[in-house]
Amino acid sequence: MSETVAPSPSSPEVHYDVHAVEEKWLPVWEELDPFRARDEVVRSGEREKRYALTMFPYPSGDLHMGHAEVFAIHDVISRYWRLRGHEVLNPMGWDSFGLPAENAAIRNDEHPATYTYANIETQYASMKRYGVSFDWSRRLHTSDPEYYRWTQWLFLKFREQGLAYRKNSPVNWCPNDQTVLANEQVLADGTCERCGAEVTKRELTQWYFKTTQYAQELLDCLDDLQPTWIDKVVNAQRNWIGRSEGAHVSFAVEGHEPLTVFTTRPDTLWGATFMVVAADAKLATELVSEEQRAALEEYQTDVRKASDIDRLATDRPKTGVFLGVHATNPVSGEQVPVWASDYVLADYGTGAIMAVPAHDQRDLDFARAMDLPVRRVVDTGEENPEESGVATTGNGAYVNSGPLDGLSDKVEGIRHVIALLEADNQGSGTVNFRLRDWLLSRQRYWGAPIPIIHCPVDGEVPVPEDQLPVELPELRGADLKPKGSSPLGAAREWVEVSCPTCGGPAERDTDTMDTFVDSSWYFFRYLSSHDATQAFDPELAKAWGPIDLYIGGDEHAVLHLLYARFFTKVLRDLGLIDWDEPFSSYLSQGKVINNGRKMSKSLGNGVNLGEKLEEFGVDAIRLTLVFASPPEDNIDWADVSPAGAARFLQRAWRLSGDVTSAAGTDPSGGDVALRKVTHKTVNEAAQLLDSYRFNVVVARTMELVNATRKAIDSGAGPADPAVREAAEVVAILLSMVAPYTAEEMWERLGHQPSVAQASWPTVEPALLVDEAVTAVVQIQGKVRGRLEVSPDISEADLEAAALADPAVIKALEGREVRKVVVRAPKLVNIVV
RNA sequence: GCCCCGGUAGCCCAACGGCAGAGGCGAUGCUCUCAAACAGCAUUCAGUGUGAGUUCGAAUCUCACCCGGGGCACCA
Repeated sequence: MSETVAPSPSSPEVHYDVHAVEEKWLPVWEELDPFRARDEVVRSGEREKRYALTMFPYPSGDLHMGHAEVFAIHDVISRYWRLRGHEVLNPMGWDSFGLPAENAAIRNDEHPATYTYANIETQYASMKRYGVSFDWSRRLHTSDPEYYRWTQWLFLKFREQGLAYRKNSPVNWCPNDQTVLANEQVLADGTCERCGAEVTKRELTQWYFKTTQYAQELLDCLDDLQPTWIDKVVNAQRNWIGRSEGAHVSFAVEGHEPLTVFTTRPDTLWGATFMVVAADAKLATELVSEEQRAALEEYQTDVRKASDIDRLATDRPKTGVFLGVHATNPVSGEQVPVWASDYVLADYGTGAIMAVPAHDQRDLDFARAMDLPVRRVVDTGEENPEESGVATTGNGAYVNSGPLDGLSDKVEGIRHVIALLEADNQGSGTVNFRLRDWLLSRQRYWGAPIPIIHCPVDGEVPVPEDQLPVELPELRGADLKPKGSSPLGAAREWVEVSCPTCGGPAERDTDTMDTFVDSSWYFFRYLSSHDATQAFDPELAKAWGPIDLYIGGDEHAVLHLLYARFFTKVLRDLGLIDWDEPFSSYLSQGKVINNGRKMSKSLGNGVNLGEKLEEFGVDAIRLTLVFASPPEDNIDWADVSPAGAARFLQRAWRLSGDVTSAAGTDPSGGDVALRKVTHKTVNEAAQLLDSYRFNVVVARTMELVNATRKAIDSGAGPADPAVREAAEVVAILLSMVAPYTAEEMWERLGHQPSVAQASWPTVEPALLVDEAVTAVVQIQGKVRGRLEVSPDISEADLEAAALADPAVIKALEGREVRKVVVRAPKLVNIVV
């Protein structure tokens, strides 16, 4: 029971009991079921579709303040669209595969499903009480065999297209979780994004999705998304994809294949005084001379000892070893030594570079450390890098550069050299991406098994589609302990199968898929949650897609959002959908923090959602979170006032009890001043909602409540039809944020439930126009007077009126008017 | 180092290039009360991070810098 809003026994009409109201309306909504999305209504074109989506949660414990915020924001937009007469698809489900359940299972000696599905039920009950307008008939869980059957099916489709493949390479390994990680799951400081352990490297054969095949398109489409996506997410994705233009250049090496490098500065080719290959790349081992082999191996041992964290320090001294071979510069014929170093990365470009110390700081540092020559080929007018130790990267006159001498523009120089190389077949212009292929194998249990059988005769054999899903074997407790290889390997009776092709003995793949695979396509499954014959119905995808608004946390700015975009493009190329991007607009909600800090157990500053709901009620918490700030900003719990929100809701509710006119009363004869406020509020609210400025909508609603209160107490009076009209608009506006209070108001105003089935109020344009507006008269841009004028006054009349205003005349005394700027009907600026 | 976003009252936040303040929180005073809580009424506080520029006019556009947040980073 709330202390702040408890019903006062002496004045029962002043308060309502928030919890009693919650109990009252939940079963009514259950009965009316107003939120079910109707496929047929959209397919027939009867109503325009809207697909509202919020990132589905991982079922760890109960909902917290962050969920409360995102659901509150999400519900405003989906309820708004419904009021506007759209057919709204608003589904919810659970991203229910993943490590926490597995770790809990080991701890408690149980099956991961126990933890998972118990938490799902807890969260489900909380979401219901929270009053979010989800269409529960489409509910899904990614850990259900009916779901992961189609995850596996998609994997096989990807593989058929050559987009899923296996390769052996050094991969990120989390020693704590005992599994490999995608690049995206390793933080910038070299630690695991899940558990914080320092990530190491391992050489393993793993499954990959060929995300790089779509790198250019993933980048290009960002231009179209820019206006409707939040800037920082677009920026993060651009950086992550990391396109750079340059050239491949081949250097001949005696007794070997030519050494090809990627460079963004082919125009500095004449300044290449040595080559460097990545010390940990196969290339280094292949190239090294017999005399230098021992030295290289010693160096490689040293490099392996250095952790990723050491390697990330960009200012540490350069190290390396000479490989005992030389390469031939394709344009000058010059012989340059080939070195190995750990400052060159094995998995970017070709794993080898041409070093131009005069014009690249890293190469210069290396040249100085190893006493290698520095040759300036671009004279930028700055000090010679050989003396200064500072590489120059700007434009300048080319020197010592053969055909480039005489040029002085970088773009032109690069174009010239590429043409030269292409003519001689010694290189070509190319584009390189920072984005790598997506490593999807995981050596853990609680995920979708990779539907491949390894046969000694037939190699990798896909599990036939009619045998999907490949269900997880029953493992629990200690069976799941991380041991460096997949726990599935221990389930021998599950692993050992006969080959679908030859019938001979074979083994299942024992890895499971990264859970990001599950969440890359769930928004398609919502269209056909219960379809046992296909992943989703392409006709429904056509009808409902793409998603009109996606809301989520920006911790997924690169991971999930990029993967989901990749999946969408592949599904398009498979012919299953006909659009290119899954999310027409994207909004990332801020975090809920407390006292300037992230809420955490260790800081002891957590705010418990359940307690706050108990104390203030669902509506007040929703209102608090929507009103606190623009949706993308962080909310500091210390700055908000749920008690203030509760107070406002009570004040709004009281309006509905004060109205004395009958439901259905024609408002046209009502108080014009109040009617204008009402209609302007509706008009502006629509614009604000269309641009997701929910906090301002709440402020406008508060203004309308204040104006209505004033009209009742000291204006038109409670019987005026305008008061009823205003109170009804308040109920409808509030229904998006505070559905319980709004429902209660709607009923007290004499309407049938539910207010969720009401329509957006019609704005009368005549009421948006004022009879008189205040025109401001400025002198030199400073306000010197005000005039009440008609809104359609002519510029000439307004100018005359302004110059005739006594205050203006006084202010202008003794000064010469040089110019008058008139912006009817709002402003006159007199320049003297 | 490169790339994005932001900086408005004590606080959270509004403001088509045109009156800096819509709303809320807080504080203060008053009303109600035996008193308090609740509620109601009223008052309070900035010239928009800094410096230039464009303009009749800049919180708003441009540039530079400062501060804060985020992304990328030995990526050639």
